[in-house]
Amino acid sequence: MRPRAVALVGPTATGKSDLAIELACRLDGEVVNADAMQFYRGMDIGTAKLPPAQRRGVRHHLLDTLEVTETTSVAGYQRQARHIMEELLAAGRVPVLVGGSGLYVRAVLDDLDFPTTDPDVRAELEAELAEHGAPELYRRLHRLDPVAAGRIMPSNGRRLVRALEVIALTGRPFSATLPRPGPARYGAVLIGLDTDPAALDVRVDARVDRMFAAGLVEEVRQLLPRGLREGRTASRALGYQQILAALDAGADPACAADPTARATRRFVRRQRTWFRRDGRIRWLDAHRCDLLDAALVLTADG
RNA sequence: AGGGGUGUAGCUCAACUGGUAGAGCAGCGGUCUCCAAAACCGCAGGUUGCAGGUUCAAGUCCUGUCGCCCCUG
Repeated sequence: MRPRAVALVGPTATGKSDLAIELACRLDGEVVNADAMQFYRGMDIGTAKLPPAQRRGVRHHLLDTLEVTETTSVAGYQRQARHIMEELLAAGRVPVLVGGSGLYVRAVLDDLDFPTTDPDVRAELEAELAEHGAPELYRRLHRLDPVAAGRIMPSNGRRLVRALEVIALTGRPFSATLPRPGPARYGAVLIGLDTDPAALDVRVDARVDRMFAAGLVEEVRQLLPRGLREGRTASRALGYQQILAALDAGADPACAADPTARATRRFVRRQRTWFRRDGRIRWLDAHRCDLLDAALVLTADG
């Protein structure tokens, strides 16, 4: 019995992309990317994007959709991803949603509704944040929307700006809170891939080394004229961020491998805390040798 | 060998003329409705190289000792 849809989540470097291909092959499916950094064209090595030659003919969606100068948008992604999911389902194909960006996965599978945004309003609030600091914005939010203020850390400028933006634009309170996970859209079965933390750290280190050996520094250099440094999101991607910092400091960019590995290990921790509390996810150890079969079993009784 | 400097948390460094040690980063845990590989929060961590001495009180002063750095030969 085939599932309607599958979502493959979990920390980075657990082998999600490979398993996704195998699942797609077996289920007559196609892959839908849910990894915020793999949207960027030209960011291939550092985001561990599977080269087309290794996709075994499986169609991939929502890779390479942005230039490095563009900023990602969850709302925009949600619209596109859902559209693709629905088209695949209508065509009798099984969408395999894969990615480690938790918010993006939930944007597709949960009932999240993102209030509108406006670059000018946001720019104004950001300028205010830079000038007066977060406490000032927090006081205002507390006055306009005590409920939202109670849920946002007074020091988190980023979220304060967003809350005030929504209030300014909609005139309504921003009491938005992440909904408790309910039944996933599209009847999606959620599978999580993870493994022993120490073992995954080793995999992360090895993968970072491979990326540098494969020319990550050169990739960054090629992206510079395309505006990588100006990219708000892209310039912060793991590896790219550290190499840019090394170049700015006049240091040997190869030395960025160490900080990159460290930052990636920390990222893995944060991904775990994000996915861990989603009770819908059925976890599999990334190292088990019957991984594909185990995953197929899970999709079957979903 | 002589002269100078230095030794404080895993790392880089703070601590006014003596008043029983702080921060950043790393580590561990957590939060999350449009930058999310982001942003933010909490916790833990040091018999101040070692041994003596002066003092009510020593990271801080004195002596010795060990390690490291620089200069001279």
